Amino acid sequence: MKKLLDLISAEVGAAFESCGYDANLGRVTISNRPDLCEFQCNGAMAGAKLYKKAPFMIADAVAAALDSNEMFEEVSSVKPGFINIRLSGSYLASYVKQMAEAEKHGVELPKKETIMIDYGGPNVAKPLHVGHLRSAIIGESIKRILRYAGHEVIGDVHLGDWGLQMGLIIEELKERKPQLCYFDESYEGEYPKEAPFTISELEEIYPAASAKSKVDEAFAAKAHDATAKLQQGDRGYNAVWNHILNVSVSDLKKNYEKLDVSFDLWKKESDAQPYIPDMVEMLKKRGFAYISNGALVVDVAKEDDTKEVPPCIILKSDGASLYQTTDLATIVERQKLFAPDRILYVVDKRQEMHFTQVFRVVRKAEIVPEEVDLTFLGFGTMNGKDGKPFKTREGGVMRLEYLISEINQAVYDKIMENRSVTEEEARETAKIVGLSALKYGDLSNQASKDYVFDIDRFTSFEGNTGPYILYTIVRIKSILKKYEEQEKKAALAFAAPQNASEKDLMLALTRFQDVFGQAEAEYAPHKLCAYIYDLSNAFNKFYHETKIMAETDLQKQAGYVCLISYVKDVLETCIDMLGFYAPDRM
RNA sequence: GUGUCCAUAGCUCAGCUGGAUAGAGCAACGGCCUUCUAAGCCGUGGGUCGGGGGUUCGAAUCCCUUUGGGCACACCA
Repeated sequence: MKKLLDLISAEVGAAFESCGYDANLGRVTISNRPDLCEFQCNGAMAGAKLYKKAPFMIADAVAAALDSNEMFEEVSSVKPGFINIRLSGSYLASYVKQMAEAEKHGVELPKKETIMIDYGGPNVAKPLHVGHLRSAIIGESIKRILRYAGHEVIGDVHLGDWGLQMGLIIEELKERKPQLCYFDESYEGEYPKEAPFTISELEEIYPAASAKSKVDEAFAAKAHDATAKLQQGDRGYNAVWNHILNVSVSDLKKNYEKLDVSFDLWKKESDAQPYIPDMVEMLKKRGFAYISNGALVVDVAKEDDTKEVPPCIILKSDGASLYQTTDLATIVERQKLFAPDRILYVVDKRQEMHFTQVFRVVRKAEIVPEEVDLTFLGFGTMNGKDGKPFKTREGGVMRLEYLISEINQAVYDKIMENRSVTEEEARETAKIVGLSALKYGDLSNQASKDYVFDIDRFTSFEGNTGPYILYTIVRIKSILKKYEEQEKKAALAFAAPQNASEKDLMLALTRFQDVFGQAEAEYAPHKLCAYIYDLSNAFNKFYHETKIMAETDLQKQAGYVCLISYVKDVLETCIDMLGFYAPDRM
């Protein structure tokens, strides 16, 4: 169905036209002076120059032409040339009713596309820490938003399992446990099924190896060799790599589950390996790739670049592939398996240069058809209160598990101090509310900006937070439950609003389609957050002024119930797109 | 150094296809629970929108410049 703003604009535009002006001047926006009006049109001022007339004369004429229009309660022209509009209550009620009856609250669905989301995956063998939070949370939300818009969305975690980090781990393991059969080149038997390490050992090995490689050149060289050997298919190394993968993945799945984040594909860099030789051959054959300083590279600089874009390295001097190689080969694979219309990378913004290079190679070598959209959606860093990258109090990276349990505990304490519920229920509710605090705290910020992650603030639950939104929904649920207990039923009985707060609430509802459209087009979950915060505020104000259960006029009461029930629907639709949900009580 | 992003209330952030008095939350202060969950509602105070130019009837928003930050700049991911 058409957006309310478009419907109003059409009426106002027609009025402009009937007065002899361009209909496009009739574009209406939401008022930025809610004390004066609900909608405004500034077209008279834009038209003043065009028609060499005083703006207020144009505004007066247009307002007069709209005077008897039933859509509006009031249209007035003000000072320099603003046209101020108030919508008729009954028109508003009928519009909201249509929304409620429509599929997906009346959003107009775009053409269906197949869209792949790449979460720029975590590296296996590194603990899942707060740095991985944003990709998961933002990516999950965008996935849900795009699905709501009717697209086929395929999310790929895309684990990092093929680069130097694997060589580092293998080499470190070899130094620690040289007796293992994986390192015995003459070994020909079956390798054990049990991994020779646990997840916690693994998580300790990588940082140690990484640190060592920075001071110990011989060790670093060996790690590079191990990486190349692994990629060339060394049997023992591949067996170790398999163990690392298995141990890591089961741990990752557990963690992502806690976040209510899921992936359709658990692909990894190594899955692109089979596509690498042919791709490299093609790049060479067609003359794009050449040897420079021992490495195989593709030039990707353009004449109109404002800065130097270095050549994209395809193969290192030792023949090993790297991040660029696997990302390119992954695109080859995706094109073959899924032929997506878009590939969206939800990755740390510091990787922008990498993706610029990769995308240029893709375009140059026409790895995907021209129409396929490749978008880099870089997100900012999660900082601590000091404005520096988030660390634990001791200065280390904070494990995701620890962060989640800290938040849940804070929520739990809050529930226990305020309410008399069983411990068990409080624990359950704390998980749900904690998740909303965590996700909303992240998503309510623009993805591209750095943001300050402050546990104390997120768990204080006042103001613009996830728990506030949930609390609003819980309040509505509570009323609806009471209403049902009285065995009453409210049909879609939207009535014209009786007072200002009720009208504001209905007006807030009508913004949904527009907000959703923006969030979808711009990959901007934070717009959804801002919207549900406004909607919740509008509801809470209405709630405070209107005692619904005490209303004796049953028809009126049914109208209220119908309205708040729909507010709940819209709020729940939105939080679902943000990746969390509301409990029944809190 | 080159490029790029950012700078809005004490703090954390919205607002940016130019519009009427720049908005929230937190923090501070003051009201509102015998009535649907006070994790709420209402109110008060708090801003040269980093500085300086320009375009415009009109600039936080567009352009230029300057200062201060973040980040990235070929064999890491």
